[in-house]
Amino acid sequence: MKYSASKENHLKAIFHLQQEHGIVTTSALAAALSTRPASVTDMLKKLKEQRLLIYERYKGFRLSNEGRKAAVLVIRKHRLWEYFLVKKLQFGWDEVHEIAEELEHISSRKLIEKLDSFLGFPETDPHGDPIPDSQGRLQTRRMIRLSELPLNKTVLVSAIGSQTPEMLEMLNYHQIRLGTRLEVRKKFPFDDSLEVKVRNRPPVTLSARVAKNVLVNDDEPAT
Amino acid sequence: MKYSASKENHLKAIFHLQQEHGIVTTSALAAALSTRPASVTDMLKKLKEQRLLIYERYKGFRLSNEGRKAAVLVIRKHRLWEYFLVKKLQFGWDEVHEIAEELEHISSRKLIEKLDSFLGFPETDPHGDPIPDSQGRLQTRRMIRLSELPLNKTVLVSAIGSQTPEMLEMLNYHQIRLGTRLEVRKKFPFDDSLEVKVRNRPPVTLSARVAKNVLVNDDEPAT
DNA sequence: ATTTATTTTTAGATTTGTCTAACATTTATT
DNA sequence: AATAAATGTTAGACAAATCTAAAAATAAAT
Repeated sequence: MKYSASKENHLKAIFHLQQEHGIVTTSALAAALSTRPASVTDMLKKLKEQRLLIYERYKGFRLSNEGRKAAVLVIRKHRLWEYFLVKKLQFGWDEVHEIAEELEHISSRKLIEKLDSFLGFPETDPHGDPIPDSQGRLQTRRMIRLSELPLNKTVLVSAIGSQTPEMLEMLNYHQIRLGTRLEVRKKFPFDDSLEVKVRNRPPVTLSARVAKNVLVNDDEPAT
Repeated sequence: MKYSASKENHLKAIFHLQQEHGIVTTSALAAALSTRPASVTDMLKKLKEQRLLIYERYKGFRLSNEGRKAAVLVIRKHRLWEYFLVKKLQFGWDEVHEIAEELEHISSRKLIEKLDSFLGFPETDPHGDPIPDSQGRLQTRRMIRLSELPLNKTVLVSAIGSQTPEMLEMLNYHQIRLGTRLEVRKKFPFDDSLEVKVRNRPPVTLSARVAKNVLVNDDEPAT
């Protein structure tokens, strides 16, 4: 089945929101897509028609099996292209999101399988997010937000939650990237900012907003 | 400037038709795009609005400078992606056209320049067509159709005119590809078919239709 | 040079995806 | 429980890209 770019964007966004909140609301989706609630409702009807969505009006919604499959495929394409852009074309990890937003809608199945093979079947994209395999299996990993990490516990950065270029550029500036080993030295309850220490470098202070979007795991080497 | 996929397709098709006939007609363009003359007229108005086209109603049309620049950029993107698909992803040269038709509409300028560099600045695509450089310069080469080649003159296949998968698959079957050295042994005036000889292989007969679409040049090695 | 045929354009409709403004429903507040 | 606030949906409009059918302009044929 082939879906329009707009439909794919909706499916993908629903999938991501679902991961966090289980059920998705019209306005949350509208916010995620920078569109209007009315437009979302219109699209929901079409997705329901095509049986990609479990949806009853005024009651929130979630993806059907079909819908989840389609969403995961889009995510697979997005992350493979990001990997390609960073590892083969030498883009910075903070520059690739927008381009991958376009590339993810290229439809050829064969293209994706060959790209995957060309890239050596990578397991995560340049932001540390896992790449679904060709069967749509998406491995989940136990990670916590940096903001929730106890003091003085050493961990590795394993994914970045929100991928605005601004935030990625900022992390880049502080030399915090995937696989960086760090620990939290101090928490400031006033504004929930925290001081982070990376080996051999002066400590840096991160806002609560940033700390919530840096995901870390328990000391196993990042692939 | 960024144009819709449909506009880019129109510009590209006009460019190709112009190469052959100088001036382009509504119905020729409609045929080339598998659309209707009425739809073409609609689009022509928009392209004229944007100053991409020199056009007065009922009088045929051709690209403006702006329009030619835009068309050449699309062609550049198309051919670079084709090269990528064949040389990096191991697609057969007869499978890539459709996929490249989608990829050519990805808009990032930086992506194309980096792709070009990654590929080593190739000069021709897998069908032997020249790839415009980043300034939009398109080198033209003196080639003739196989159908017009005198008997017993040895030449190299340097481009394929029409790229229907069917024809490419057929040439593939006869092991005729870019750079293949061959000569015409015999011409049959009855149906204008001709017998072609490749070194170390039994002669094959090609129809006039095919021979018109195989372009050859004068014995210089194809890059 | 008329008439006929072909080509091109216009007029009006359709589809997809979006919007605003008004209305409906649900949730929160007193 | 009644009312207010927030959230969600419908109705109607619009832009882009296409279509069919009818009209207009050009080209071809007698």
